[in-house]
Amino acid sequence: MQTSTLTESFVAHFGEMGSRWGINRSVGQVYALLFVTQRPLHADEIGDTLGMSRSNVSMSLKELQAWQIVKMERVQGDRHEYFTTLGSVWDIFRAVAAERRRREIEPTLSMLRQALLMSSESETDKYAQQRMQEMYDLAEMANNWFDELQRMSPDSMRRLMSLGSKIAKLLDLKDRFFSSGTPNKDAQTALIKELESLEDPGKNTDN
Amino acid sequence: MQTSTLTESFVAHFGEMGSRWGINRSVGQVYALLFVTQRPLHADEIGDTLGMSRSNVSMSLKELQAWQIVKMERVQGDRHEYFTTLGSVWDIFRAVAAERRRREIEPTLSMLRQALLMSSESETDKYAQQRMQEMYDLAEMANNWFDELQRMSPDSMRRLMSLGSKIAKLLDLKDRFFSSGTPNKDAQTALIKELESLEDPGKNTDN
DNA sequence: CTGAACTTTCAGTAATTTCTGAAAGTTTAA
DNA sequence: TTAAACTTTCAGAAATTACTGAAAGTTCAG
Repeated sequence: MQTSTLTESFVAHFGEMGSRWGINRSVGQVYALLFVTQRPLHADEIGDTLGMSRSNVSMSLKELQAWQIVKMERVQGDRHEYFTTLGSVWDIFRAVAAERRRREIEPTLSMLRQALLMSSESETDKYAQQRMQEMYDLAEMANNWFDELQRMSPDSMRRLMSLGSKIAKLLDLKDRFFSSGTPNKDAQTALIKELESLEDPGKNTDN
Repeated sequence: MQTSTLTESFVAHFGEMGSRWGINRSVGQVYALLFVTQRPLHADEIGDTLGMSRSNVSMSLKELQAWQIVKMERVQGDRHEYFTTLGSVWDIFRAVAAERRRREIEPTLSMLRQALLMSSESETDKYAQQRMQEMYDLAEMANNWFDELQRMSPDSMRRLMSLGSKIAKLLDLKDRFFSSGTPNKDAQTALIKELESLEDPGKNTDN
């Protein structure tokens, strides 16, 4: 397959970044190529275009399918298996988040759970367990948060993302609203106003 | 330095996980040891305890200091440099998030910016650029979001994390409240009620 | 200032991860 | 049912990354 300079630099970058993202170069390149190519490609085309061995392409596609960000389709009267990227960038974001949770958080959670069950005699061990408990709380929270992310619709996700610092502001206002015994009219007005401006519609003109 | 089985298994796990977290084994182990040890340690103690070379310890500490999750302190009349982990797990979370943004998002953003400036002649290139634009929007949003995280106090962060799915619920209610021309009393009551229960105080008994 | 006591650097080596090509396995049009 | 046309597996080669030890650099008590 012919590729333009544009596509080539995108693919190359994804390959290099792969290592930082915890995926390997080949997998990154295959994904990048599929991502910017409109029609489905079969393994030979991919290997040919990227200059990598057939078996490496096969392995990479398998990995990407496991991540559920690439899907296979068959064409009647053609023995090739064709591949495309799956869904919108939001679906991809979600899939990647899920995989990272599985690989990066869950194993640590179960290790910490086990460590916290051990009995600690010495002062040293008591301190160590206390620190592990802190880390456990953090990890568990991150885990739950990923879990929520999983369940959200792409739309909710986009909106949540775009909220940013406004959430903190809202929490602040909420505190002031409810802390002062009887909620007063002014606090309520401020709160409602803040809610109204939550997503700052002035910004959303082209997405 | 003597270490218990508890500490040893924690350190070992961090070493193994390191690779998945994009940090190397040695760095992970050094961090883990400092994390669960109450008093500051110097490089020799660390190398001795973990059975790694002096130079490897030095490199690892340098890396951890660059991440700003370990700090050095000096003791009067002692030429050793002593090291401890920095702050609470929330500070660590923030530092790690900052580093990941720098390494994992920013380079991609600048590559995409450049790619999007290239002129696209063919249909193929036009499609590729359209896809890159989608990815750019996502990456930029993630970037901004990390940025906000950076600015938040540990307390706000903890609260935001514990909100989880309630945010989505709140956005829903907000829509219903403002969409219906004149906000009605019922919608307002529901909204206020949801706000009130945002952090489910029943759960927050011991943190 | 000095030099003992530390830390850092870096070139070479070891360990790990990635990639390939040959062989085995699978699928499907005829 | 067959065999052509594909995909997958896996052992070993290549590439990358991590680690060490010796040497150079730095710091600070005396």
